[in-house]
Amino acid sequence: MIFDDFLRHRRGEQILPEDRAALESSVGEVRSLPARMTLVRKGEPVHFSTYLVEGLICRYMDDREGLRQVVAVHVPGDFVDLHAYPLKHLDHDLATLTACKIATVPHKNLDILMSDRPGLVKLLWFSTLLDAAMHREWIFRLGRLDAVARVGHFFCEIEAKLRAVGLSDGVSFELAMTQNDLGEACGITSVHMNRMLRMLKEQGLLEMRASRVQMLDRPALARLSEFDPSYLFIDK
Amino acid sequence: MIFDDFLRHRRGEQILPEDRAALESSVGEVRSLPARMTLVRKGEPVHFSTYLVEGLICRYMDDREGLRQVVAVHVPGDFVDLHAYPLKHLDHDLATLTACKIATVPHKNLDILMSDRPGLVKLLWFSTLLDAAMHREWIFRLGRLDAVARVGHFFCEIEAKLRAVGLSDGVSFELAMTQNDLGEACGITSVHMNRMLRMLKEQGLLEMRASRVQMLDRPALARLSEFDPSYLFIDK
DNA sequence: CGGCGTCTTGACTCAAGTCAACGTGGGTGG
DNA sequence: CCACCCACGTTGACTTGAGTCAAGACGCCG
Repeated sequence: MIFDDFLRHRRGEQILPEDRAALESSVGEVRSLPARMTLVRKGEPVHFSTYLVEGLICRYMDDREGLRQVVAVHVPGDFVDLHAYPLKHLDHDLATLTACKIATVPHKNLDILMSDRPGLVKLLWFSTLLDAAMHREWIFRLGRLDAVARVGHFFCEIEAKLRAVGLSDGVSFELAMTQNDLGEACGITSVHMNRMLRMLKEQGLLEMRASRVQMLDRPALARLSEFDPSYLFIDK
Repeated sequence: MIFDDFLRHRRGEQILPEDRAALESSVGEVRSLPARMTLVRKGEPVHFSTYLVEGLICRYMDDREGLRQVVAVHVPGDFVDLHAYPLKHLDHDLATLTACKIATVPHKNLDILMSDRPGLVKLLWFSTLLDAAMHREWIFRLGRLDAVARVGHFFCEIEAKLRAVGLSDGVSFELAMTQNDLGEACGITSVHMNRMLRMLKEQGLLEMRASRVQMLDRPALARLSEFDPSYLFIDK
């Protein structure tokens, strides 16, 4: 089923089977999208929210010169822009990084869901608050960590998220992001990202080759980057 | 009334008088707190949420060496840690900056509110999403702006928030934060914050003297710092 | 009056950005 | 099938914005 990975392995309220079924029935359409495609642009009114089934989606903001700051990277199982439902529009852009499979959920279906299944509301709310918790961790990362630690922290976070939905075995995983993408997420240039990746490899912590990441020493990487996964609310 | 400033001048659903009354009646106690007092510590279970009536509260995270990253500064009218209601605990610390008056709202009262007044839920959800939108803007600020622009951006944001609740006339306002506090919010050292404030004063953009901020040229400051208030969802 | 937290300023250091050149590999079209 | 192309990755040399360290000034409170 489409929502099988939604909040999978996340602490918080359990999802009742009826609630999950209600979610399934609220899906408008399921679509495949190519890589590097803009889904929603800042400010335009949106009438549906996007649930990510396969692939990677990022949210970003551009500065005056068009330089991009990625504010979130989403993995399968994420309700990407659920916050657009109460907010009515986004304050940033949304684009695919890789080819994706998404399910769109019209907001009018969510209205029905809200009145039919009040228990589900707190769950959806919870899901948007996880995003906010990740935002805070990104603020910390950019504000307090140096470049190596930022990169390590980013990889630790994305690995933990992928592992929760079965897309990482704890050591190695697919991540089709360029060094430029990674830099835009970590607030450093692609040139410096390259240097940091080399440094991590030389220290035997992490290796990335052609979209495949090997975490050679996850505990050491977490230590280096002051990564504590509790903010992700993942079980166990 | 206590909740008069809640979501004041914010776009989004209007608050029904009955809903506001329900909020009022859910207040547990109203308390006065001294400056520089920790309210909630990371990870500890919380059974109530804090609404700020008077004063300034900040949320922050410490790095390994105890250096602090402020992730949010709250002004009167903010439901400071409403997200602790679905999340059950905080992923960061909460402390007063100045002496404060707060209203605590026990989560069990919110449970009652949730079932009695379903319309209010979306409003509370909306309020936590505003925080998330601000988080994203902070990520952008730290990731893409240089030190002067970060400082300018921070002042623009806080001025807009204070103005929405009548605590700024658009030019001058009280802000009892030290240069060290400001630095912790903008991800720079207090020494550099001092230099940036001097620079802003020399350029005739902003002046800060003993807790009072004068925005000498708000439009120019907003231009310099790429500040666009739309993410705050403030009317007009 | 003394003391402490805050602010201010200068001199020096260093992490990250910039610029520029070159390598490399997968995809496309002649 | 090969040649070219282009996006991506890699590396070095140089520049610069912000951190660090240190000393002194200011101002408020006990």
